[in-house]
Amino acid sequence: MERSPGAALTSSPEEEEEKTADGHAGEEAAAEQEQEEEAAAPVVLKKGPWTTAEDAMLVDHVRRHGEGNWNAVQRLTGLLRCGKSCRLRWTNHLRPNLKKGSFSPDEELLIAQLHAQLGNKWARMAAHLPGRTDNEIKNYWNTRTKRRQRAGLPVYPPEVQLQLALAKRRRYDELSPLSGTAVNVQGALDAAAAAAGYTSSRPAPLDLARQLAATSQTVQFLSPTPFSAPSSPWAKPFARNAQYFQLAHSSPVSPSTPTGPLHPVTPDLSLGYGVRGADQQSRLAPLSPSPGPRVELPSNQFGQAMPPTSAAAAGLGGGAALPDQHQNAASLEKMLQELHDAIKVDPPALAPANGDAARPGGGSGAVLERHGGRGE
DNA sequence: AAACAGACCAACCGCAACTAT
DNA sequence: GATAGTTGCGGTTGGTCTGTT
Repeated sequence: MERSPGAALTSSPEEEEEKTADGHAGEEAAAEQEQEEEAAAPVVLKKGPWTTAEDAMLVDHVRRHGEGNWNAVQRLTGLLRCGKSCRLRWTNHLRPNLKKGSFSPDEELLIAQLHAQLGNKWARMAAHLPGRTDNEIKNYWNTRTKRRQRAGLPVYPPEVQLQLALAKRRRYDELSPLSGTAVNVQGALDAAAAAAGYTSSRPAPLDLARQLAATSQTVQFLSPTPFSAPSSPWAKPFARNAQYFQLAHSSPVSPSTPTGPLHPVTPDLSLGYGVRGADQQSRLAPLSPSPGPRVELPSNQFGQAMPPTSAAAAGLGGGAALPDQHQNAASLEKMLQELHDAIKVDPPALAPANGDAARPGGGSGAVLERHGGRGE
């Protein structure tokens, strides 16, 4: 956190500066008078939406004194707003280089990835999205999640679900040297399929690898420099008012499920990920770390293919086969195999130690997570 | 055109961490 | 070490906008 040293200092030096910084004698007098009045009667601070005049006062204050010491704003400018309100207004609306408008597909993908990795750590997520605020990201995620959950759709895109599963598997491998010794392959696959929401009547997810590769484009997952990721056609159907998953699923990965912060995904996970068209995306079941009830999905789920024209129109690239699709098919098939293994093992030792697991419905993992979480 | 529902957004609140005294 | 003040974070709420019936 970028806490400025000495932020908690008293404001007296600044008040002195304020008195000599400009020629706003009237304002100073007013401020002083308000100070005196404050001693006599508590100032009633204003709430609600900010006016342009208030914004101007705050901007002017920051220009002269810099960010921080927000509680001094009311003292120095006479602005009838508490420090918290000033800080919020500045960080969310007034500070320079803020990016306004809806999220780009790249940003939406990144948010999903970051959320999968960090959980509801909006401020940390915002650090990866220049010009975006934690509040903005939070609002976006909450509304989007609410919408998808209401529709019974998985919260995370397939790419992110895959990454979660692989990361879990990787983590497990680190902890258990025996984990690599798969015994019953068929049983493992069945378990994986079940965990992923597949049933025996549905195609094995391994088949998906080939389908994935057919329209694959590489997305580097959680790259150290997030914006280096190529433009993601994936996120397109993720955008507002788009139908991204066509079919409902019973066990969406909730952002506030007891899974808590998901297992860290290491930056070296630079596997090429197939970015699929909506038809293919709909075939991937969510990989909930704590799988919900198993539900038979409609059989047409695997038969519906988005027409190439539709895919192309949606920016999905589904209409054109890429030259490296065979290579991608191989790597993706391997990846899917890993996925199966990952799902099949879910060691209790991997349960978050911060108590999130004991909070069904989640919502406020913040308290426990925050312990030791500061100063990053 | 009116009513309604859902989406979106800004702002508030409570809590916890951090720093200075 | 205790305390007070400040800051930041995450959850929640309420108002407004927009699309649908």
